[in-house]
Amino acid sequence: MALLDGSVEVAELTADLDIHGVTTVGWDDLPALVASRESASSRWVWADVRDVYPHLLSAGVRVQRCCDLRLCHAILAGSTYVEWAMGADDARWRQPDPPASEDVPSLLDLPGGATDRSLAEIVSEHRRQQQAAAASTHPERIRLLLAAESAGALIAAEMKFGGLPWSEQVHDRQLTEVLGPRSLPGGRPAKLERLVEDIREQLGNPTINPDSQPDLLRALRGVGIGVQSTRQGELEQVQHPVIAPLLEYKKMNRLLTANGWAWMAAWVRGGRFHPDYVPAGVVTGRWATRGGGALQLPKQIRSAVVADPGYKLVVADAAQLEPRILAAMSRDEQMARASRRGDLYQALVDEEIMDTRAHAKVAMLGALYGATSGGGGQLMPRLIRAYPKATGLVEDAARRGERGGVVTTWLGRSSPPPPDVWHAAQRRASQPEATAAEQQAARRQARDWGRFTRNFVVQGTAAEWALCWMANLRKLLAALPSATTDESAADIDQSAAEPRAGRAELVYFLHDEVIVHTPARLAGEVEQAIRQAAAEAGRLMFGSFEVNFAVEIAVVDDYGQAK
DNA sequence: ATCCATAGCGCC
DNA sequence: AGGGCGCTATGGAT
Repeated sequence: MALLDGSVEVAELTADLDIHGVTTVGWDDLPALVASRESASSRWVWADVRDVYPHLLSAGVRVQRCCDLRLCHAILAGSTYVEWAMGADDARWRQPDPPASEDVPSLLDLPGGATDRSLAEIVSEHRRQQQAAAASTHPERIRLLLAAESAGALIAAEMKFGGLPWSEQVHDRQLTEVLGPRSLPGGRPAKLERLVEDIREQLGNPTINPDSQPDLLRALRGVGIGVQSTRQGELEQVQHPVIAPLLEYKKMNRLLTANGWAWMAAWVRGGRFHPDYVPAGVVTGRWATRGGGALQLPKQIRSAVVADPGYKLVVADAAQLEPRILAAMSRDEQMARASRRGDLYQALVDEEIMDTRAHAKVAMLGALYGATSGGGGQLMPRLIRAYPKATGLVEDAARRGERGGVVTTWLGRSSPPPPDVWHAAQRRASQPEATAAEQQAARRQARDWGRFTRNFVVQGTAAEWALCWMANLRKLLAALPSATTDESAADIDQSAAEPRAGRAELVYFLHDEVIVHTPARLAGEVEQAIRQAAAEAGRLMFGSFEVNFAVEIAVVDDYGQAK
C-alpha cells in the first residue's frame, strides 16, 4: 500500500512480489476496501502503521497481519545477521519520529501526517527487505522478528484506540483522599498546602518553595542539615523535624504532578486512558511511550483501572522473564532445568548454590545488569560455577561492548555502536602521553558500555519474546467467540468507549505484563490463551530447547487487586 | 517566549 | 557502585 495525496494506492503482490493489480482509492473509501480484501492470507505492506491504521480503526476495520516497512527497515539496517546492503536510499526510511502532537489525543486521528511514498518505492523496499532477510545468517529468526515487530505496531495502535478502562471517579476519589480537596488552579490541594506551611515553619523560612531544589538545599543547610542533595534516600538518613513533612510532601507532589487531575484531563476520555505507545521506542526494542506515561503507571493509582460492568481484567505477568530468556538463548541446560521447576531464584537455594533466595536474586540481577561489586559481585563466582553457559553469554556481551563492538539479540536486533566521542576517549587514553585521569575515564566508559551491551542482549531478547507472546495472544483472542448474544446490540453499542463490545481485548502492555479486558464469562478462556501464547512464543523463538516461561495470572475487577 | 539540561522519582 | 526508559518542575541560556 502506498500513500499519496488525498488517496491511497493499493497493490496486490504475487508470491514473488510482482505487482499483480493496483487500485486507487480515497481515504474515505479505504476502510471498506481493506475490509473487503482482508483475509487470513493477507499481509498488508505499509510504510508506517501510524499513518494508516488509526484511520482504519476509527472506521471500525481491523487487519490481521501487516509489514511495517519503517520498523522493519530499522531492524534490518542495523542487524549483524544481515549483510545484504539495504540500498542507497536508506535515509528515506530512516526518518525521525514526528514531534508529539500538541493537542489531546483524539479518537479520530486523521491521516494528516501520512508519508508520501510512491507505490514503486514501497514495493521495491519490501522486496529489498525480503531479500535481506532471506540472505541473512538467520533467515527464520529475522523473519520472525519482522513479523513480531509489525504485529506489535498493530497492537500499539489498537491499544491506543481502544484505551485502558479507567475510572475517573475512583481516580478522583484517590487523589482527594491522599492530597485533600482540589484547590483553584494555581493553588495546592489542601493537605499539600498544610505540609508546605509545616516545612516552612520547621525551616524558619516563610517563603521557601520545596519544589526548588537549590533553594531547598540552601534552606536545609541553614538549619544544620548537611545533605548533598534533596533526594529521598539521602533525606531519610537525617534526624530532623522537617524531614517527615518534606518526604511526605515530595511523595504527594509527585502524585499530583505526574498523575493528578491535570493528567486525567489530558489523557482520560470517556472512561478510557489513551496513551501513545511507541513500539521499538527503546534501543533494545522495548516499547516506549510519548505522552501519558503509560509505562510508568504508579502502583498507587492502578486501582483506577476498572473493568466495565460484566467484564474482568485478566492481568498476566511473565515471571522472572529475563533470566528465563538468558537460559534459553545461552542453551544452558542447568538453568533451563531450574526454569522448569518454577522459581528460578529458589532453585539456586535448593541446589545449595546460594544460601537465601534474596542472595540468589541479587546475584542473578547482578549478572544481567553488570554488578561489579556489592552483593551481586560477591556472589558471582557461585553463579558462574552453577550456570557457566548463561553467565558466559552475558560476560561475552560485556567484553564485546567494552571493546566498542556490537551485540545482537536472539532474533537479530543489534545494539548501536558506541558514539564517536566514546572511541575518541579510548584512542586518547591509549596514547603514551595520556594522563592517568584520561585513562581512568576511558576505562570507566568502556565498562559502562559493556554493561549496556550485557543488558542489551537479554533485555532485547526479552522484548522479542514479549512481542511474540502478544502477537500470539492477539490471534487467539480474535478467535474467541463474542460474549454478546444479541448481535444487533453489539452493532449499536459500538461507541468509542466500547470499540468491540462483547470481545476480549488486549488493553495494556508493560514490558513483561499484559492486561486483557474481557467479558467475565470468557475470563477462563482468556487465561488459557495467555498461557498458550506464552508457551508458543518460547517454541517459536527457541524451538525444542525447553525453558519454561512461567506466567502469573490474576483475574480481577481492578488492576490494583493484581500482584 | 522557547529550548535544553538536570534532579528526582515513577515503572520494568 | 547495575541496565533500559518517561515525565515534571526548575533554572539557566538563547
